[in-house]
Amino acid sequence: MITQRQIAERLELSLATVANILSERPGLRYAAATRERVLKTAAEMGYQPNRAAQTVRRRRSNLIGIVHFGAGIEAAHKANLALAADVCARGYDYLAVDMNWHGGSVERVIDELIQARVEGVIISHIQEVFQKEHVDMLTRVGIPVVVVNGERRSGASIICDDVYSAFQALGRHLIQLGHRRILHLWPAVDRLEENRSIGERLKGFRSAIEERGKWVSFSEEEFFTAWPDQLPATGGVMGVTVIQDMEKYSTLNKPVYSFCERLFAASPLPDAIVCTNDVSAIELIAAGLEHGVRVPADVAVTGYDNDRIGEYPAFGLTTAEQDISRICAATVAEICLRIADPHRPPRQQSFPSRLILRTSCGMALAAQSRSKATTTDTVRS
Amino acid sequence: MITQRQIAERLELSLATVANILSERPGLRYAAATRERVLKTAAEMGYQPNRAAQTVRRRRSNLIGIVHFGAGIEAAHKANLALAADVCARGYDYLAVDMNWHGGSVERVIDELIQARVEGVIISHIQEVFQKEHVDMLTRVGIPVVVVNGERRSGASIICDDVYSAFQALGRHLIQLGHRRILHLWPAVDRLEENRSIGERLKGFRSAIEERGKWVSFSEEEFFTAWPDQLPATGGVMGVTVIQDMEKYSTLNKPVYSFCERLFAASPLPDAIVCTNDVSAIELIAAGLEHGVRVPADVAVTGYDNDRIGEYPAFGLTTAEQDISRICAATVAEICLRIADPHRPPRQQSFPSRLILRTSCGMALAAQSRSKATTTDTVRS
DNA sequence: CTGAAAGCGCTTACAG
DNA sequence: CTGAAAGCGCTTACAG
Repeated sequence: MITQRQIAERLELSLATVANILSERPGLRYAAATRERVLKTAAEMGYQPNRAAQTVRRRRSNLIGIVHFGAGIEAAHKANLALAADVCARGYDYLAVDMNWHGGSVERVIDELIQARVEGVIISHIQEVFQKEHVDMLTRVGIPVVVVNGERRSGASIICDDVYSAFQALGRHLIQLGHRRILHLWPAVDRLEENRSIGERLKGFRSAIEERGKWVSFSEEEFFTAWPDQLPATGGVMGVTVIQDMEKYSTLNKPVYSFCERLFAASPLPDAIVCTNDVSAIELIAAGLEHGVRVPADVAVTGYDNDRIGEYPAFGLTTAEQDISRICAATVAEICLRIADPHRPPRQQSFPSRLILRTSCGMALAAQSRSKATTTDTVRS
Repeated sequence: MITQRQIAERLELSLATVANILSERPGLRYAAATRERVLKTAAEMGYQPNRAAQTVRRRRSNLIGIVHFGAGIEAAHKANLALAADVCARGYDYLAVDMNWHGGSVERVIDELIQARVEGVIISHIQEVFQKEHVDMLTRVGIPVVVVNGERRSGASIICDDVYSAFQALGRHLIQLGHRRILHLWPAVDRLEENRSIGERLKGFRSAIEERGKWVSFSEEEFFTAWPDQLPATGGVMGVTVIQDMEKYSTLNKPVYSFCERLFAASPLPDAIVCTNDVSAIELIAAGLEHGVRVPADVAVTGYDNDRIGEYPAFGLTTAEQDISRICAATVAEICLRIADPHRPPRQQSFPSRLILRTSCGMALAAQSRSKATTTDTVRS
């Protein structure tokens, strides 16, 4: 590997001259000829700066850490790309750390980030596992933390999608289309009270329901005991959140798929099912295809995230799309501000998502009778 | 940030003592008490080594670069996780670089890797874009390159799945089940002759067909002109590779989906369609759902990769699964050997994939008449 | 068993 | 306009 010293020796210049010219700091007055020679020779010799040496000497790495969870969810993947681009646009480099690649150990990841001397950390789309204590480990050594689409943590800024309003809008839309018995599948997680993105989904759904009817929640077992006869009587809208115990499901046992296998064997079906995201909604649709339950003819479905697979007309998934570019721009702006001013307090910001109405919600229902029996044959996806 | 010097001052020891104890090199004889004090104080003060300083002083980064393309394909994602784990198991750290995150610029990625002074580079699941010249840029500065599931490049080792045998086996299986007119959808890429993973798919399919019948290839336009009447006459097996011009399709215009929209409007349908991978096969199935073409009742389908979505009984995708753990272990072993011995020549190695037979290939057909008309009603997915 | 010293590749304030 | 020198945080051969 070529060093600045080697360039200096070759050109019989001092190391400082080479270093100054290569670093292109403004305000330096070197002879144009000297500049040319140095730049030309550096390129010829294939000089590449040694990042580690720069970091040691400058006492800053110019690195922003991006902690993410791989690309299981398309929207998260897109967001990560946008974050990386925005970080670079501001003159930083990034160190991307995939939690999966580290066996999911947060402590391990934090040590990596500190050892790399990152100047700030963006926590992208990570829920429970990233706790306040982890934020503290970073802030204690002067590394500010911004969470994007994750959980509120004291000491960390949070920038996120307004998932409450999105689920409220999805709920309202289903009601408006004439659906009356609406299920909401909800993945239970440990500390429910502090879980923003999952909690807000529930609150948004519930608020839409309670504008027009009654809302209850059940565990999976309770639900199958109560459904459909033991439900509280209501002439109008009835919303049921079914809390799925995620401890029961490994990732291989697709929880929504498993639930639907059981639900689709029972009768009657609910009018509509609100899923946590598009991946879950596709699980439901796959279960429906298998068991002859048609979406939306037999049951309407909504997702969240606007995954590509939902675009196929065969699925036609009604969903909502985050404003990824604004969210990511705000996130990177925030981490830069907090790097620049270590005493700047963390802030919160959220951005509305955009509804994407396709056929899975049973769009055509609106114009028709609200009685399921009479619409089944005419509504098609 | 805490430095070794600060620990030394706090304990009134020399910097060398602290450094030696923290580095835990074998063969050093320090008083147990001194060791304890140093370790305890380091932990208390929250000492974390400065990686950059270590890299500068040791003149090696202990880093292996992993260049990948995000996680669009599940199998590639799994492989990347396995690579990372294997790299760590051998005492290296890794620097993961997602080509997407760098806007797809190979040169930019290579500069990053060199500036980080990685000791070796693994190119994971990247096809055309990574060329011989890129391998040369790395080897010229002493960084060995191992390609995993990508293309053969002079100067780079290659470890890959035996995709030839897999497609041969898929083809044979379809023939054995009684399918006679078999389509193979093939994404055309620039330098066909040097593209291993796509080229071997074609060769494997073709060899299976030619064992029992006749093989031809068409562009998409030629195909729709010729299908079905202009095909060469053959009493038995007829294999057609349809070369899709990928320049025509952005990622948004799903190429297999678009092709199927057109194909499913024509008639008759082929007996079976061999897709490049599971993602393509799902595109086909989605088009089928939309246009009332049933898999496998109306047309059989195979994929490749064993994506999770193919597991749903509604899709029941027949596919093949790479031996990811062996491939990745061999890849990491190879890069370590080449780092240890810079003169070691690059080598090639491939591992067989495992067929996964589900329903989409029309399994039940084998026991029945080979006439499509009579089997349609009894075969179900 | 412990410490003084050199040096990795770079940056930067300062002298000439 | 150019160069000599100090020093970032660490490692390591060597002296005591």
